[in-house]
Amino acid sequence: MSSRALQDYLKTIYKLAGDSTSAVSTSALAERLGVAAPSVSGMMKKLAAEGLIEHVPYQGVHLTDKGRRVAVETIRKHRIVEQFLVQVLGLTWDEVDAEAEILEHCVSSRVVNRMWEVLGRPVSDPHGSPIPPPDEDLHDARRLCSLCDAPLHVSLRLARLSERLPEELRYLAERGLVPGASVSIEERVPSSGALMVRVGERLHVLDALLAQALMVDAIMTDAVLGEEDGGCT
Amino acid sequence: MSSRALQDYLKTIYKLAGDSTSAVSTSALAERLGVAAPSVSGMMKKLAAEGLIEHVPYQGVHLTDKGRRVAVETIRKHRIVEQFLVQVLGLTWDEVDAEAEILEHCVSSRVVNRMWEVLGRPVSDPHGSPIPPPDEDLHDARRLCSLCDAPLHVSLRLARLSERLPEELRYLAERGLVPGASVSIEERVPSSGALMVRVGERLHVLDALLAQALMVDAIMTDAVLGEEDGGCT
DNA sequence: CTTTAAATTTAGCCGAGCCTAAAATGAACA
DNA sequence: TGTTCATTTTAGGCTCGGCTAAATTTAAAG
Repeated sequence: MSSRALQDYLKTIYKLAGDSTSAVSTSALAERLGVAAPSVSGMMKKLAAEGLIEHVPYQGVHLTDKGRRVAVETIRKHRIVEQFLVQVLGLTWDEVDAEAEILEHCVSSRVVNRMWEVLGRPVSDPHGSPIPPPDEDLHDARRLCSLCDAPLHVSLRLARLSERLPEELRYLAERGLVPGASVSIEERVPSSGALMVRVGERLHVLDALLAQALMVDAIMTDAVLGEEDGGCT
Repeated sequence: MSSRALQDYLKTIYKLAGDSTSAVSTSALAERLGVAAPSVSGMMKKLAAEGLIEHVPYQGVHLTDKGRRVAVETIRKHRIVEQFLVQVLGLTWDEVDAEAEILEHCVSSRVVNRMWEVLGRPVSDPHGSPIPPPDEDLHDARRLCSLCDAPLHVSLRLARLSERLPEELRYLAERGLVPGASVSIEERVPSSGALMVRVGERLHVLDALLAQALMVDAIMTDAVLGEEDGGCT
């Protein structure tokens, strides 16, 4: 019924679509999943036949409600497993994603919900991504904006980190750049978008690509945002 | 490399061989794994090619040291996961086997060893089966004997339970028949081998098949064992 | 020693999920 | 408008791990 591959496809469609209504392209899926484009075409036919997506040939796919439920449940499992591996088993922040990528497909709803209870019903995972209660959707209630779009010289609260390689996460964690941390941008290189940021007493450099992964609360940036021109390439 | 199917085959060969040196037959494997005999034949060829078993056509298979290591590691993961699900996540004793059957193939060594540490390095799982330290073998140091071979009117300590269906485990647990419990046999029906056993104040009936799954410490039964004629069919 | 029954293996097939190469489609541009 | 080029789909093939049906081997019984 709901195989590993199927869950991975739905999860990836969900993530690529974001909250937008735009269709997800075959090639984008192929790249994210690390498979060839024809493999995606084939799977699309299957997912459409099972009523999990709507597929307009040559135009891309949308999740149906049924498909979205599977995607959300899979992502929820991933996040709870990550939080559990960190909090209960003491694995490090940067190594749990690979484990969770596998376990999300094996852990039953019963087990994952027990994990969530044992953790005290956390609302976010180690990267700051939201964990909803069972059967609710995943949308982040917070208004977030990427660090590379944030204004200079303002104290910002780091809310969550988009998916990154373990090395990058370790780099960030070693410099105190974890969810909840306070940072401010000291300088922005106009062409590349590289940033110098302050975390406590220390200053660190982030290139634009890494900065894009750091999401901060948008609330206190609103006032200044009109004056900035975006910054990211 | 080490797929789900491969691990299941090796694990099952290990269990069917027991500590004996006897070969495991294709049909026995097919039955335990719930697949057709030709599927087993095919997989045997593959396992032999990978040096995990020795296969003498028409005569059955033996594990090699390499195959035994995979089997033992898989079984160890199963038992640690079971204990973890019971102790940490509060699942019930009878429902964890099915979960562990899946998770044993997904959980990394790193994760399972962290579970074992968090549990305080337990030496046995919820059914009383031994859990060795990492990379050691599984052999039960205790001398055990089945309840259906044990003498009458002697206090016996229940050491472990062989694998059973959840309903049977629930039946036993409800009557206090869990690892560590003290029992004595009040009566044995000669033909069928059915038993009446005392657990604390209560008396319960066990048929021979169920009694065979209950393993007790053999120490105190030795003296009397010569006088009995075995009992089990 | 032969016949028969049971166990095992071979042969050939299927679905899942991937691949490459080739054809079809759509979009952008001359 | 027509051409080109990137994207997508179709066609055909591969491995894994199952299956059934038929052949083979072993073992047991006459």
